[in-house]
Amino acid sequence: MQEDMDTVPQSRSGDITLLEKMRRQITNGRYGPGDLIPELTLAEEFGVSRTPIREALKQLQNEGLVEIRPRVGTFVRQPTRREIVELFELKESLEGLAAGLLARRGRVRELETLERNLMDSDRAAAEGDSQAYAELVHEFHWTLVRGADNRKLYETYERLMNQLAYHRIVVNTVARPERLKASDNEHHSVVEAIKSKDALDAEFTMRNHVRASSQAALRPIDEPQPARPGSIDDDAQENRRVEGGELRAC
Amino acid sequence: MQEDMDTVPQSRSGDITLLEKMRRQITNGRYGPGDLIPELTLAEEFGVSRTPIREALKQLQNEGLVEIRPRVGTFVRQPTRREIVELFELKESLEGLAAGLLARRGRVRELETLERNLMDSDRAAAEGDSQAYAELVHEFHWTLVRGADNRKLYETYERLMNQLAYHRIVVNTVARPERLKASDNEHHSVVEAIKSKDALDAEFTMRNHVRASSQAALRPIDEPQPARPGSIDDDAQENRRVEGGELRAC
DNA sequence: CCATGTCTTCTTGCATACATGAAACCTATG
DNA sequence: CATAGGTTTCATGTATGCAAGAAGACATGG
Repeated sequence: MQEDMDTVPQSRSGDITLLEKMRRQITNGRYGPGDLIPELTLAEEFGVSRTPIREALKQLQNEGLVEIRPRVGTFVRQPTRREIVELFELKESLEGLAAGLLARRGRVRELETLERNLMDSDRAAAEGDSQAYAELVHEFHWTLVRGADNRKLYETYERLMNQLAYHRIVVNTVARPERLKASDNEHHSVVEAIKSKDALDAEFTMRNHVRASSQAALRPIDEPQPARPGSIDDDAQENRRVEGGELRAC
Repeated sequence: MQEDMDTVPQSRSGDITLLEKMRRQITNGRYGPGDLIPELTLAEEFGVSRTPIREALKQLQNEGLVEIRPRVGTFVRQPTRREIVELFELKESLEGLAAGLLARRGRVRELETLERNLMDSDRAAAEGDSQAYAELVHEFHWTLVRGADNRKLYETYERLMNQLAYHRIVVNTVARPERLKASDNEHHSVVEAIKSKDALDAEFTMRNHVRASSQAALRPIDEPQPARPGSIDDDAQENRRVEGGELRAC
């Protein structure tokens, strides 16, 4: 869904499948944050040698998903709270840039995709189908970034989202109804601004949306909601689990 | 100069030297764009095996400096003109973000570094020492990005600059005097906006500066200047050399 | 019971050997 | 002379072996 722009970004070697599988293993699979991932285990699991595993792990390292402690091992890395804030700041800037660029492009295919997405999102919002809505949010943002027609931006965004482990966030996302509604409205505003071809307006509307969404995602960490009193009081510490399941984004 | 923020970004293995050396070999060294880089050659040159060389090459690939054609070889990659434009768009956005963040931080160490830089730049500009000025431009931008106090932004910026092969640009940069002067003035405006703690103003002042600088850098490609009529007429084609020596940035 | 020093084990880091595939080259033929 | 086919060469992709280092366990002495 995010591998094909028009042609393949780079003619990477055939391990693209392996790398993707390993990514899944780490983000969704049974490897949780802090866990050690022995190369040999993965190697015999995927039926290959340690060499390609090592290469993939190195790539995952500089994507920020794992941490390789030399001579010790490779561990699943959980972004610190600070890193998440930093990534959201970047996300806001990049998606703002994307919205502006898309607005400048005029009526392109991606814009129509966004409009269709809006209709589907309205329906999902009306029905309160937060699962479907989460999927549509995903598609909305990726479509927008793709529509910017800037491959370097796209790659940077991809890397960013991988680091955020956005999958983990989105999958566990069952947004609160009021935020869902607000999100839907904001999406409408964004598309409206893009359609009006006002690049600056589009950029800032998007940035406001991303900021709101990020803050909504971070809030459960900042101040545990009364409805869910449980067990979140020890942030402040770095390298502490940020309880990804609590993150929402839309 | 750009490896140390406070602590080392990631405890990478000891090949950081090797990787850096290879980067130099490619950006400065005897490997020009399009050249094949046999792993074995590098291996025996650095006195190591092919394995660490391969790892470094893979990293250089996803930094965009080389292209690995599977089963064929690793080639020095020259960014296409389009990619350079894309990278400059990103650069503008990222440095704008950095300026805004720095403005919000108030009076920090980096701000004083910028002010000192301004004084030195004024002197270099007055003396017409474009070489020294180029160095100071370099420091100016890196200091600003570092001053944003956002490590993810810093890493993204670093990756971006590596892809741009900014070294190649800056080293060969002997900016035209009028652009040098304009650049110096813009730097002043930027620092002024940052000091006034107006984040939005700082962001846009910076963005305007980066845009101006980028356009100045791209102009020699767009329209060969009458003073240097030579040999630049075949852009439009992708994968064509962009004649990095012609790029200026300030 | 606690602390300290040693040892074992596990994991990575690097080197090397071999297989595979692609590109270039050489030759033979129309 | 040009072209098609086959062969050779070269560079990568992968597997495996070996060594070095770190973390934890265990035993021993205070």
